[in-house]
Amino acid sequence: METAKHLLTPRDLAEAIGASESSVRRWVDNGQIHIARTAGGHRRIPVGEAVRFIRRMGLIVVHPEKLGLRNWPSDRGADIGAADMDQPLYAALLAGDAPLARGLILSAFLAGGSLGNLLDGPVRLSLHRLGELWQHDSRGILVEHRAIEIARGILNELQGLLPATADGAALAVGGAPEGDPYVLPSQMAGLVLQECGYRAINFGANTPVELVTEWAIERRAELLWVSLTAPIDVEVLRQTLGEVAVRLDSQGCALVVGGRHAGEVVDPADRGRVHHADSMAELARFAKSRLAKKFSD
Amino acid sequence: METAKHLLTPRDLAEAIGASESSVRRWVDNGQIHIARTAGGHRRIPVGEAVRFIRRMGLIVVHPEKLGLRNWPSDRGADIGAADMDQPLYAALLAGDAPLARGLILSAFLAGGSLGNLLDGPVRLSLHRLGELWQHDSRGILVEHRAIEIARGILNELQGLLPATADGAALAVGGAPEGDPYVLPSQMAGLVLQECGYRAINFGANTPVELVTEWAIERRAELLWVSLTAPIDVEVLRQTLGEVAVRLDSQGCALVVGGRHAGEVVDPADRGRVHHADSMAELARFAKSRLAKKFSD
DNA sequence: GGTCAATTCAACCAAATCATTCATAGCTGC
DNA sequence: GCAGCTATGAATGATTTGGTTGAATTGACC
Repeated sequence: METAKHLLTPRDLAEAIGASESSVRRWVDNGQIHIARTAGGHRRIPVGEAVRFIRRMGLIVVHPEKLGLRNWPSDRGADIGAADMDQPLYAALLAGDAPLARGLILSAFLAGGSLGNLLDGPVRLSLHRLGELWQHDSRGILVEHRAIEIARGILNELQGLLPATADGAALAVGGAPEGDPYVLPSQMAGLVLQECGYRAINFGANTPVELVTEWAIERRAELLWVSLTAPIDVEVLRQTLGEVAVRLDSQGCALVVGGRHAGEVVDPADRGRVHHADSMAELARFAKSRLAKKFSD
Repeated sequence: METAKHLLTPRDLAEAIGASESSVRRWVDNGQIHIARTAGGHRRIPVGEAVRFIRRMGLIVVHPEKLGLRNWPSDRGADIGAADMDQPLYAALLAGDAPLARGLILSAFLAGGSLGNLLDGPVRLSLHRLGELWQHDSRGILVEHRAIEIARGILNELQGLLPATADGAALAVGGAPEGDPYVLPSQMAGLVLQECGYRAINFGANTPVELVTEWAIERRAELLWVSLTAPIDVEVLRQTLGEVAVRLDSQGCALVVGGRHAGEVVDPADRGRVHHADSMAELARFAKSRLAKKFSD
């Protein structure tokens, strides 16, 4: 686990903005970037100074994660705290203002909070509120659909900002079960798992769990997620999950169920084989611990 | 492995299109290409901007690899025309090779053909073939789902590469009707209409036509598309379309129905009010003629 | 506290890019 | 044809960039 960094090395900044270490060093020595030094004379760049420099020069951040801004306690410095963002994001999605919503989410991603917190917080809250609009006005359905399309695009863009997964990375597969048409939660799960270092394959909505299970076993996947949002037949799914959990467990593949109705479909008898994640942050935690365990073996 | 370049130097772009560095510099300084700068003042060109410029100017890309878009072995001829592309694209989507599929589609887009031909040709053919896999093997469903997710991401990227729509652009709204879960065709339609100069709002799959109609009339939309892929109740939809067509027609909003089952749901009695597009190219043709007529008024 | 691999240091150099100028080629209107 | 205009490509010396060198520092581990 990478600890939150308040100070960047010249290399960190160089990689983040797609420049060379030499250039960053020169800019520092020119006085364009104000830095601190270690006792031995190594340059250390405060994140705030890095952000200021990037903004002043209008530079493009190619690898945001190198700035180490994520996993921050969203206290200060960050332009937009995730905590204050749900209202503006909700408004943007409500109005169908895609560029604004994109700016809000990408800023938050660049400026701070972990991906899990971002998705669990403003994004989830906004979409949840939008999802209830149709109860008051049938046209709320349209607003919700439009918001989902916008969010899908932004999540897709976020994926491009994540570091590329290594070739030998662990495989994670998943989707929403048959009868569940919601695409976003599963896409989010894939995103989070990719951030954790998995090679994630998202099969999207309405995908039979048994098929994904077969696929996971064949391809030696190490994690299978099931994203459950629609109120589908609980009894059937519970039994299905119990059955596939046994097969997956014997192959060393973890089964994680998440989503609005996840709690109802996990049979207490299957605890230990069927894991349950209430949020994206929890999914990330589980996934990371699973990877760590694999490494220690 | 070289990481994908997000920023090009003037020389990169110059070599890619077979021009001189001087020209690229001049185009940048003229404002024809929008760029970023390094701290020292060197020009850095985002790939998206390069793609937009190349298409806008109708330039020929001599060395696509300089743009970092060709990550597949270029054993075949330098130019893969849209006509020869369906086989490689099908193979890429079948294998779940997202970067390869992306490279193929973006290269074809870069080559300058109309978006309609690209979508009607290789993309549609590949997805159609993939959609029939499940008849031989139930796991074909997974392959299809995965391919759809990949294609969605690429289409999303394509949208970002289209020139921004003008502020006062005509509005077009649409989606797939209630009961039709297919998201891609509607997304493609939105993309094509945006290319034609419309401000397109895609409500996605499973969206009641009556609601979209109300929305279109309220917002003074000039075009409403209905993308019909799933074999849903023809009788009901035909009647619905007939009814909304009258209302839309009185407001000067065109109604276009497209997709696999479009022919069946257009009542001959409604001809003239319910337009029918067999392909994306045809949709583009209709949309453009509609815009032209508006201008001549 | 000590060891050791990885990182960063300062200094240097080759290559690339900068802004500017100038020459050439193509086109238009007379 | 020819003068005028524009676009392009090729030079110029100055500046910026990115890579390399051996030495020093750092951070993690024992």
